[in-house]
Amino acid sequence: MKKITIKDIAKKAGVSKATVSMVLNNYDRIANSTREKVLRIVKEMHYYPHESARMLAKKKTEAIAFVSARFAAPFISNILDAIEQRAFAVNKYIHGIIPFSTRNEKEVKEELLRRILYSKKADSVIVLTLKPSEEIIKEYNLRKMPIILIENDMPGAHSIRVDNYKGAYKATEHLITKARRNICLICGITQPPENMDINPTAIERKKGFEDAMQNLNVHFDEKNIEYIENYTFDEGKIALDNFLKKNHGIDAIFCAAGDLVAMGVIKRAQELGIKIPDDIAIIGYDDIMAAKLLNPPLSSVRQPIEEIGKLAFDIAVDAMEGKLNKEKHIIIEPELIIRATT
Amino acid sequence: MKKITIKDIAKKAGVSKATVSMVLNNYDRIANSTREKVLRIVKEMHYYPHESARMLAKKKTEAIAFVSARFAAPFISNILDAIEQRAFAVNKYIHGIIPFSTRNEKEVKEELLRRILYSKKADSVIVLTLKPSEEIIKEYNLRKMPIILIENDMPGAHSIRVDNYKGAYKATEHLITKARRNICLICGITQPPENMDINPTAIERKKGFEDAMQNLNVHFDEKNIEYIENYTFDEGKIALDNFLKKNHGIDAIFCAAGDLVAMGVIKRAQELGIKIPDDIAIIGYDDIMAAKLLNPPLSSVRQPIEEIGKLAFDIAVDAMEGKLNKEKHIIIEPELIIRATT
DNA sequence: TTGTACGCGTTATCAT
DNA sequence: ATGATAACGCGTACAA
Repeated sequence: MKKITIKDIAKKAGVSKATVSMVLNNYDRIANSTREKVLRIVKEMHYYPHESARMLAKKKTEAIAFVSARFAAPFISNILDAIEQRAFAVNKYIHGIIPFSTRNEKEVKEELLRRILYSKKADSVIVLTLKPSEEIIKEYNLRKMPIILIENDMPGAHSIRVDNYKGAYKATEHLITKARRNICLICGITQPPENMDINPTAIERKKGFEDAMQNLNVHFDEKNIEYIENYTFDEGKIALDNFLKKNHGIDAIFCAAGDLVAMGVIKRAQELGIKIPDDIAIIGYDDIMAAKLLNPPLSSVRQPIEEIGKLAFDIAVDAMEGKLNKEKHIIIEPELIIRATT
Repeated sequence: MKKITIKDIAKKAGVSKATVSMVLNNYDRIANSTREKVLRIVKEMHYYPHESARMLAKKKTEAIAFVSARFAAPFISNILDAIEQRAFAVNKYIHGIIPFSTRNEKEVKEELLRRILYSKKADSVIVLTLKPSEEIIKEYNLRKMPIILIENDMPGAHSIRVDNYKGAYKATEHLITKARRNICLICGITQPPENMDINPTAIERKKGFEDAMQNLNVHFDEKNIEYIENYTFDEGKIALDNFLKKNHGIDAIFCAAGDLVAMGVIKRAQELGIKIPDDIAIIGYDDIMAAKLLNPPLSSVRQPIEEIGKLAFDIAVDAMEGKLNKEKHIIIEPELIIRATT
């Protein structure tokens, strides 16, 4: 079956292509009678403009690219969901948010960001957690393509971050006020190998932990820290075992590597008959949905996901509309959610 | 900064646009010397073909649309992830899987499916859980646009389903072999109001439950069933309360409405001092990640997500390449995962 | 309100 | 064998 084009509509309506186009783009210079006739025929014939042709002609895609490591991670898909929710709320860019994933490959990330830019796959891009190279940022700037970073902060890009330092500081402080004095930290690798992206998040949280400990005069050293790589449940179990091996009398763990890892710690603790929070207090990070459903419910540092998504979307839109005269760099405070594990 | 087009490359390389295009599309009619020269310049100048122009000229998008209710639901994003994983594995349609969400609105769904079809946003579409109208299927067939349904089965579309009937049957049977005789079912609404999509999944699971009960001569009636609407944790808590109100001596619950709801049941049971599985056995559905992390770990019916994703992708690709001479209708067996709650 | 050039690749046809 | 020329795909937007 032949595709129906604007030409078919024009012919059937007895007007020109231009008129049809103008009707469809809500120009006000069209007489109401013709407008109605055109719209009727458009409906009747199931005419939808060819999107590629439209983008080519308009030099716009009406799309926002969303780049992250993968689709399935809860934090990521929740951010994406929040962004889209905002889109529906303000009725802009509906179905115009295009998620891309890099599968954690640096090469894929760079290549993808270039393709989005040069192949014109979108009019702006929101990048979650991943950090683009400075070179890429330069290229985006040259082409005046807005780029919004979540969880990173670079000159040349807008940014939205939750204050990881403060989140970690608060969590640690909380443990100390609970009279814990032998506190351990689990966090992501702060010095990753060459081929991996660095993770500023882990570095900031570690700093927050260390500063809180120091400022409040609680002793700690390197054996109070375990680094994990993949943020998995099983790493949590192993981390606890490691702590117990090298460190006697620990009474609290701040799992800055996220709630899932914290869940592994809890699981292992229960297997070993360690009481939570009596023997060891635990606080996680992210406040994932499962956190409050656990037994006991997990204390955690909450990331304000809705707000992040809303801000990212709004900044993207404003930037595309040229309403932003200078770079936005927003920092949001995380919130401490205290439950039964501390 | 001006966009670099194929013309710029052609000029710089001293060849025609056509030649550049042919190089980029791996035609073999190009001498190696010119090919290399062109490729070098393409790299040097960061040239990437304008995607819209390309799609317009090729009459192809090289994209697969993925349509579901929302991005954030674990089951959904895991399926999406599995599809993309397959794409990377076979190195086809990389970054070419475009997720769209309908936010559970029937209107949005229909409109979206039409837009994908008529605006040529993709070359095939995979629809998860949602059921298109027959009218839409007809329109897809007319335009020879492949459509693959997951969790639904309609003539005119390819389909992949896990056997909900059998999954429910197995789960119920399992409870009966565990000597339970007062078994309750929690499932999605089987007779939804007009504006909502019907959910065949719920209907099939209910049937599986009922048949297992009947075939194995276990008494039950309507008060053994609770219907929930939104598949939330809290509905699980409420469902248990309702059962306890109207039904004395229940000793098992099959929560066909998913693990999250089952988690609510467990939570409420623990609040009430009910022992699991001693007093009441519980089995969920989906085997979400959290299921095995619970205390006690939850028995569940596992959906083979990886396999579903792989199949959906492969069918989409084969269909687009014209390798499918007839409709595929695949049914996969779910697997019973027995843990500590039964 | 219309005619038409334009956006940017692709591909069929033609030339060497 | 290689490569060039030109028509084409489908809307948009400006001059008339």
